Order: sequence, then structure tokens, then C-alpha cells
Amino acid sequence: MNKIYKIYKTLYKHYGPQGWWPILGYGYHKQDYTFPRNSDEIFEVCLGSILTQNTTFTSVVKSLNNLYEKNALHVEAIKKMNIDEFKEAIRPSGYYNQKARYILEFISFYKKLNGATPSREALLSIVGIGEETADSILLYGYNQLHFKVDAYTKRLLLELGLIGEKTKYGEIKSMIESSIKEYVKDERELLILYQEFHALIVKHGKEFYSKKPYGAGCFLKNKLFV
DNA sequence: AGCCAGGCTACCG
DNA sequence: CGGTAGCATGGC
Repeated sequence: MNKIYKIYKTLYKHYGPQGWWPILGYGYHKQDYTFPRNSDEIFEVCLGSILTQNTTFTSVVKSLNNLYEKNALHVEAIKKMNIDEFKEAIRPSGYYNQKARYILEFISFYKKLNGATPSREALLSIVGIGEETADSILLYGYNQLHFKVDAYTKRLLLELGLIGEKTKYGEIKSMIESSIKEYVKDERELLILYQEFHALIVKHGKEFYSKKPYGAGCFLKNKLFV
């Protein structure tokens, strides 16, 4: 078993399934792997993916709830909304001026899709959508096989000696994807694994990779190298 | 009180 | 190209 896959197995055994992406309409943290998602769910994942940039998800939930209470958790509703009212709604997530712009840019793109699944390159061409946000949207919104790499992933793999300080996003992503594909052939199973794995890394990262020194007490260090 | 959060852009050399 | 200031609120 390669180390990446062993990390997944160990985290899953330790923490159990995380059930990402949580959808407001279903109640947060319900494990729901039903897919394909409907358009409201996809849009909510896109919104959440942008709002959660460098911000805790609990803050994002507040923003989404604000929109939900205004019955504005939909594309058309947000377009019609007063810009200041919209900014006020997403204020808890921070960077609300930037994020308001990003979301509006995304919405004009999203409408043109007309329900189609966007390519990664197309997503990356939108202002405010970088690699992680694009993969977040594809993996959790559109159920596409794109692994989402975040700061915790980098810190963890760096601590375990599997990457270097300057290993790029794309290298980390393809390294993880190819490591997992070796063991999981079924596409649906693979998709769920990608979704769970990233969620598990965040769960683990919050505990052992938030404050320095990173990795203090991380049980993966023993599990992998005994 | 200060550091961190499920990043990205713009601008610098 | 690589490196970094700026963006902003909320939680611990």
C-alpha cells in the first residue's frame, strides 16, 4: 500500500466519514452522497467554495443562512439583489467586497453554462477562482474527479516528507490522484474517496496542522514510518 | 492581544 | 517567472 492511500485509510478509520459537501437545504453535516446534484445544490457549493477562501466554514454558514433567509440562495435572486445588501449578507465570511465581485463574476459565467459542466480551464479564467476553488467546485459541486489540495494538504505532506517546500499545486494534485487510482477502479467509489479524503485532511489539519510547530502530535508520523 | 481561517489577485523585481 | 502585501470578519 502506498503512503498516500495509507494516509487516507488511517484517517478514515480514525475520524470516520465526514459527509462533505454540507448543503444548507439538507441540514449541515448530513452525509448525503446522492448525485448528480440538482442545480440549487451545485450553485450553493460554488457559492460556498468562493466564500470559504481563507475563512472558516462556520462563517460561511452564517453568510449562506443570511441569503437563505432572504430567499436569495439562487442565481436570479442574487442578481436582482442590491449590491450593498448582498455584501451585508456575506459580510461574516470576510473580504466581502472582493468576494461579492467574485461571486457576481461567477454568476454571469454560470448562467451562460445553462446547466452544463464547466471545464477546469474555464473556471480558472474567472476572476476570483484559483486552482483550489476550481477543484472544490468540480469535486463537490459537479462530482468530477478533481482532487482538492489545500493548505492543510501541503503542510501534512510536507511534514511527512512526501513533498518539498516548493512543490506546486498541480504536482501535489496529480501525485495524490495517481496514488489513489492504483487502488480504486470504480469511478463512483473513487469520487466519494476524493470527497472524503480532502474532508478528512481538513479535519485532521485543524487538530494538528493549524498552529506551529505543524504536525506536533500527528499520529500519521508514527503510522507511516514504523 | 495576537494568530489563524477549507485563497486569490495585483503588482513588484 | 517567484515572492508578497492587501483583502476583513470571527473565533479562540
